[in-house]
Amino acid sequence: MSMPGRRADAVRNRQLALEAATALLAEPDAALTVEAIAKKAGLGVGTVVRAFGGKDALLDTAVAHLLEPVVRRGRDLLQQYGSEQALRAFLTELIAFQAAHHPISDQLRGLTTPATTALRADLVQVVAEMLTGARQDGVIRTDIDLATTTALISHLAFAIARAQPGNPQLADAFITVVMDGLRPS
Amino acid sequence: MSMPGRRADAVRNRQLALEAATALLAEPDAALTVEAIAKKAGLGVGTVVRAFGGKDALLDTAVAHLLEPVVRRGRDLLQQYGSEQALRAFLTELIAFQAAHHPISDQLRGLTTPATTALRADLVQVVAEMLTGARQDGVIRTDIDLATTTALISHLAFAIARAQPGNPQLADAFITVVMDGLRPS
DNA sequence: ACTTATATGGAAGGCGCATTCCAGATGTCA
DNA sequence: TGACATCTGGAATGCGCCTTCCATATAAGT
Repeated sequence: MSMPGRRADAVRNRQLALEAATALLAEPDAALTVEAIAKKAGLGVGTVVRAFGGKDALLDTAVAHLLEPVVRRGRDLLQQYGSEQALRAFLTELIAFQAAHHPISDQLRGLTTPATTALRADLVQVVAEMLTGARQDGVIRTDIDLATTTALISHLAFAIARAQPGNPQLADAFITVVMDGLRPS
Repeated sequence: MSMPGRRADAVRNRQLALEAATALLAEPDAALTVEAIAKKAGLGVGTVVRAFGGKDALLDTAVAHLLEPVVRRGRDLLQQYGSEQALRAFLTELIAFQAAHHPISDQLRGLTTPATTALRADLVQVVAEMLTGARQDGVIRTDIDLATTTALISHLAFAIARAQPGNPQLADAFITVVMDGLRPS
C-alpha cells in the first residue's frame, strides 16, 4: 500500500483526512467544505487537498469506503436468505444507511467520479439479482419488466430515506406497500 | 393592481422577470442565476433583484405561479371523479408536472419562503383528502395511518419524477405498483 | 549528525454568484 | 414643456468556496 518515496506522515495524514471526511458525511447539516474536513482532521487545507488531488476525489474515496460494505452486505444477504427475504432485509438496511448518511445523496448527485459510479452500479446490480430470483420464485409480478422494477426500487429507496431521515415507521410502511404492490396478482 | 407611485415600466419589468424565471424553471440544466434570468428577460440584474427584493423571493413567486394550477387541478379532479380515480389521475399529472419542471425540486429544497411553503401544504392536503375518500370507499388499506400514507405518496411521486424525467413507462409502473400496494388485503 | 527529498500550514489567488450602489435615463404630473 | 420622483443597467462589492503556492518543518537515508 505504501508507495516508494512516500513519506510515512503523508500516508497517515491521508488516512486522517479520509476519516474526517467520512465522519462529516454522517453528520446531518455538516458543512462538508475542505476547511471543515481539514479542521476535523487537525490538518491544514493544503494537506487535505494534496493527499487526494482535489475535493471531489477525496469525497469519491470517502463515499466508496462507506458504500462498499453496503454492497457486500447485499451480496451476503442474497446468499444467506431467499431472494424475497433478502430483498426486504436489504431495503431496510439501505434506507437506514442512507438516512444515517443523509448528506451523501445531496452532495454527490451528479458526481461522476469513478469509484462512486462503479459502486452505484454494483448496488443496482445486487437489487436486480434479488428481483430476478424473486421473480423466478413467483413472488414478484412479471408484468413489469425487470429493469423498470429495479429502477423503481432504487429510486423509491432513495426517496424514502430522504423523506424522513430516521423515521423507521415510514420506512416500514414504504417497504410494506412496495413489496405488496410488487406481488403478482 | 398598480400601486400608487409605482411606475408603469417597473410593473412591466417585474412581469418580464417573473416570466423569465418561470421559463428557466422549465428548462432542464438551466443555470437559474440572477444573471441568466436577467438576460432572458432583457433586463439588468439590478432591475430583476429590485423587483422582488432578492433572488429567493423571485423564485418563490415563480414557483407559486407554477404550482397554483396544479393544486387547483387536484381539487377539480377530486370533485369530478371518485377518490380513487382522482388520486390515480392526479398522481399521473403531478409526476408529469414535476418532470417538466425538473429544476424546481432541486433548486427549492429547503426554501422556506412563504408562498411555496403554503402551496406545498395545500398539495399535501389535497392528496390527504383523496386518500381519506378512498379509504372510506374501502379501496385503500387502513392498516397504515393516513399521515404515513400521505407522506408516502408525496415523496414517492417526487422520487419517480426525478428518477427518469419524461419516462412515462416508468411513471405508469410506479403508479400501478403503489396503488396495488395500497389496496386492502 | 548531516543532507536532501518530501510534506506541511495557511495565506493569497481565483471563481461564481447574490447584492448594492449610483450616474444617467425615463415615466409622471402640472 | 419642465421639474422631479422613480427606475434602470451593469460595475463594484462582498462572500464562500476550492485551489495554488512557498517559506518552513520533518522524515529518510548515509
